[in-house]
Amino acid sequence: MIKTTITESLKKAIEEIFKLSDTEPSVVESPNKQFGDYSTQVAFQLAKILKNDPKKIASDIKNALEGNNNFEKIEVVGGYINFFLKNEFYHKEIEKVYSEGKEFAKLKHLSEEKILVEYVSSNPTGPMVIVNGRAAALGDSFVRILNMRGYNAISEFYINDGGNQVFLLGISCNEVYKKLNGMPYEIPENGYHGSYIEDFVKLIIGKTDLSKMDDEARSNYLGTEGVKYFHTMQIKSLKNFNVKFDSEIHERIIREEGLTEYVIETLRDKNLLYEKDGATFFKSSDFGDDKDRAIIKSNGEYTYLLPDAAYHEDKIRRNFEYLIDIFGPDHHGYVKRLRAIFEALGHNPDKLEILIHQIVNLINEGGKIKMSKRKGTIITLDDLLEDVGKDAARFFFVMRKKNSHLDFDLKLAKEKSENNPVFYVQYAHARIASIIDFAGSKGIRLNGYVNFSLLNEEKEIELIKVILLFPDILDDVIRMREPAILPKYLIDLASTFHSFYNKHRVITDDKELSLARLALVQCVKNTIKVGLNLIGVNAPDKM
RNA sequence: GCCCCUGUAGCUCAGUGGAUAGAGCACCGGUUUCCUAAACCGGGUGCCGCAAGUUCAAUUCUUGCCAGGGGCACCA
Repeated sequence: MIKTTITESLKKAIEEIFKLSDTEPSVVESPNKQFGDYSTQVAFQLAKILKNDPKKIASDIKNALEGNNNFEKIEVVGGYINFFLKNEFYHKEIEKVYSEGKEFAKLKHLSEEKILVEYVSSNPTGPMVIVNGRAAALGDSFVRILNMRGYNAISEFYINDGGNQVFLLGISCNEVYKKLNGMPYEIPENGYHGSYIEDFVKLIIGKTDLSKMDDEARSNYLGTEGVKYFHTMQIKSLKNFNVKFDSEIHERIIREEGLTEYVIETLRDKNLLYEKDGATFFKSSDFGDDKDRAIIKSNGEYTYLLPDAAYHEDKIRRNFEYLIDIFGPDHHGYVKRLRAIFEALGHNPDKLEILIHQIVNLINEGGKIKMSKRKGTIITLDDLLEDVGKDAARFFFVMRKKNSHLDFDLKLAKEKSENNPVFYVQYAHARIASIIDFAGSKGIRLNGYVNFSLLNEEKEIELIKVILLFPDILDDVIRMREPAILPKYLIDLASTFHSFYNKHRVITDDKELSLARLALVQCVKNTIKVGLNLIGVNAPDKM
């Protein structure tokens, strides 16, 4: 919010002096205190356009801004312009933050554009695994932050319950059924081998008599029931992970509504399909894909792409104007063909954004834990939650940028120590709660006028600055599509608070000062709480 | 072979065109008659993987190479 204020002043000054209306001066926090609070190197950019010395340009801008009473002083060093803000400016700003409470970073109706964010969408053929947790944490946090900043975003889970996977699940379950009944059995190579299959079949056997069904009927039954069972299990895991979806869509329904046929007909009308070796291919290479892709196999079944195209068609028909898909790294090769078919259906490909996050390695005692879903050696999201807890898991999953390979250190996540950033941030919150309690016991309560102009200590001004950054941080998350920026900020905020706390007492004999400091830490507390909640982490009052 | 991601301090990572490249951990030392010591304060570290190019300015952008990880289906 401060940067915007300075940027606006700069733009006005530049327009007045140089008659340039389309410059976007970038304002940054000064790397060093000697360079003030904020700086801009706009003079370097203008030097080129104006063919003039950056130092001259910088001092012209400085002169034009001298009348602005937010600034204590403005310095020109080299071509840089450094802004030193008055404490009164910070006092005014923190007063606004304080009066708005937990809503201070909330924007209403910035954009009416309807955004749909799809993530996880794992096959309902087994439990949630670790990498799903990363997608879930990223997606859920991102949607919360979008809505916090005035965007109109909805989260959605797509259930692949219409295709070959269900069939394979049924066959696999049926073979396991035979195994449990002492009959000869053979689970197909590409089927499901995890021990969770056996758990499910045992459960069904306890409820339903499967013995009178033939293999086909039993497979179908187990496939259908299995999908329901595993989907319910997945949603429950996600709920324990503090992830909830605004909407769930079934592939089965998309197919029943005839949208797959619509896709085929539309592409055929546009002459974008052809037959080869008995299969039907979509000319995705016309839209930038490396090669054409099959959408109907030679046995008549659809490949994954076709119903998924239908699903994206459905999103548009439900009047979503901007689509974001969050995929795991194993789907990156799929991006081009999905965008291709989306465009072929007549939609603007710029309205479909696909974010890819990278893998998760579980690290324990310094070593990687290897997993394979096919072989059934998996660690589930439930296992992880039971081991390290929801808060640590949520924090760790968004702590790294989505493009980095996340090494999830199980030992660290469980540590209740300074090494563990989740505890560090939560501790700041609990500490403030405790201060507020203590103040109450001394009869000091926030319920009226607060004189913020008493806050002039270096640590106090620092803390105000960091609080004021919060809305900018949320906007950075959105602009960069990078939730990781938020946990990093919260660590900074907690650190700045702890530093302040150790230097200054909040509650002293000076009642007016105590109230001002109490209001300040109340703002910190609100910011931490709101920030943690945006990444699905609790902010306890006691630890 | 092709595609994607990554390479920054001993370790884990910030830093997506600007000033002297930053945190945390680890290591050493200090701080509690006082609101939570799960905290704070001080101490030093870098061929920013390598090499060219673009730029007034490159850790940041481009290209090539090297190293690690992941993916290349009529699976999803």
